[in-house]
Amino acid sequence: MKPTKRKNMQPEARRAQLLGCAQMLFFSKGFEDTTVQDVLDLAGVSKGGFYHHFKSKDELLFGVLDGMAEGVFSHMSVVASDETSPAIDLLHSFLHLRANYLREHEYSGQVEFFRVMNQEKNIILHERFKRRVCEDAMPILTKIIKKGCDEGSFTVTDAETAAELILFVSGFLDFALLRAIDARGTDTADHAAQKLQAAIDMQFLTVDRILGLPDGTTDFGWPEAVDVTMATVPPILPSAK
Amino acid sequence: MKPTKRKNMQPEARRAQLLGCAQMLFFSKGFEDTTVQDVLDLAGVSKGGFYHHFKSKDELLFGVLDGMAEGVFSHMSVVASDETSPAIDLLHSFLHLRANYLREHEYSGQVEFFRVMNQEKNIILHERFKRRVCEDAMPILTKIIKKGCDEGSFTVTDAETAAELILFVSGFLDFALLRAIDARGTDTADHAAQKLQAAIDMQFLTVDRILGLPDGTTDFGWPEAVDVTMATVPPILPSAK
DNA sequence: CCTTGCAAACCGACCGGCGGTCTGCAATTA
DNA sequence: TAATTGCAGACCGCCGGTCGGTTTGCAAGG
Repeated sequence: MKPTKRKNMQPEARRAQLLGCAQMLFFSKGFEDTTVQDVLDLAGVSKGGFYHHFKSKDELLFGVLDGMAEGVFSHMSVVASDETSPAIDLLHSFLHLRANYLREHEYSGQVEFFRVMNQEKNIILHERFKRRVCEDAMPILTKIIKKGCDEGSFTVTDAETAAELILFVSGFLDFALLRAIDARGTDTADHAAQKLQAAIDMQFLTVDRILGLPDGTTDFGWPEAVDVTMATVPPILPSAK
Repeated sequence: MKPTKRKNMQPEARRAQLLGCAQMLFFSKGFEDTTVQDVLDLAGVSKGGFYHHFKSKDELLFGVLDGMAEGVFSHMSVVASDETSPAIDLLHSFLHLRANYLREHEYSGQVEFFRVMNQEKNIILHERFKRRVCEDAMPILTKIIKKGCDEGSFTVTDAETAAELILFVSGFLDFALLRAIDARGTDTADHAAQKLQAAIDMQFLTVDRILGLPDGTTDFGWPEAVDVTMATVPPILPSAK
């Protein structure tokens, strides 16, 4: 048995390749259920090669997270750099980022993303991702809120805490969204859609009230989001193990 | 080498013993870092003995969670069974459960509990515990909110969603509490205490507003909680690994 | 243009330890 | 005594991670 043919690559290229493979596997099988060997096989690299570039499986996860966070952050930074618009507009832009992101990319892929992220086995992946995004978003949202307070349109005692709470509350939607996605095609679909709409309404109402804005000021920015979500054909994949 | 002296016990007693040992270890070392062998050593039982009572390590975790949830739930059920008091009083009782629980039990132990629960390595334990408590609390809080709507004191479109959101928002306090605890004794303690107070205020303000109550209706039910928290001598344990 | 030298990329056998299984025995009960 | 049940501990497969050695690409010297 002669040794496997070998292909040296630039470190960055290898790293990127491994991160790509890892991301695919993490999203499909989950972090814990993905073996380092799985990544190795998919990338066609040996264990030694892998550990030359990453010092642990955890570092691989953080690498993947960094990549995703960067994507999210690039969208946010556009909002952050706008100094002229009134705070209320910036807030709208900020809150609509997610909806815009979902619409821009093909939505069905994002649905899969949510489903996988919210599985029991992916708690770690999900939690770390949320934390990462929250950390990145905090300063930007804080800045917006402070601006709003200065302009007199927001009424908030502690901008930082308010920002934190709003970001925290954003997680509420994920939860409802997941259940709605899981209910698609079943006989509870209608009920789930109503619950999703209620969650969306209540979340944004809460944001309004946290900031001392009139009810109905903020919204998801994508009125037909629920219909679109529920309409998407459910890709029934019986959990490949 | 003669076999280890052996002590048969009643199944329930063994189970309880193993659960007790597991709980101790999970809270000190975290779920993932606790080996089944660790539990065996502490309980003085063999692997075969263990797997005679539990079919997996996960079942052990759920067992521990059940025990804790039962403790929490027993407090809640008292509130739930009260049919006569007005909803606003029930809401107060419900929201004060946590504060009461902290005060009744020696507080320093609870501090440790929070610290451990919120460590990176305990994400799974924490998340599952929150989910469990939330599931148990949902119907009770929903019932209270519906009662409040019937009485005309609450203004809420969807009681279930409101209950879910309130329970969700309750998690915000954990986060702030943890940081305050970690800051005790350091030079950022004052700032952390202020932030904790701000988080508490904002959380309950948010609850008021979700339910359509006048600002300041709900509170933590333990005004000096922040002072007590910050005053407790920090038990500096340099993270036994 | 061909050595030669060397650092970096890579291989894969190997390790300790994990969760979990299994066979058999000892304690208990009938 | 026979049957049941609580339990011991050797064992298994697998996983994350290590390590000594090999290959590759490239630049300097002839």
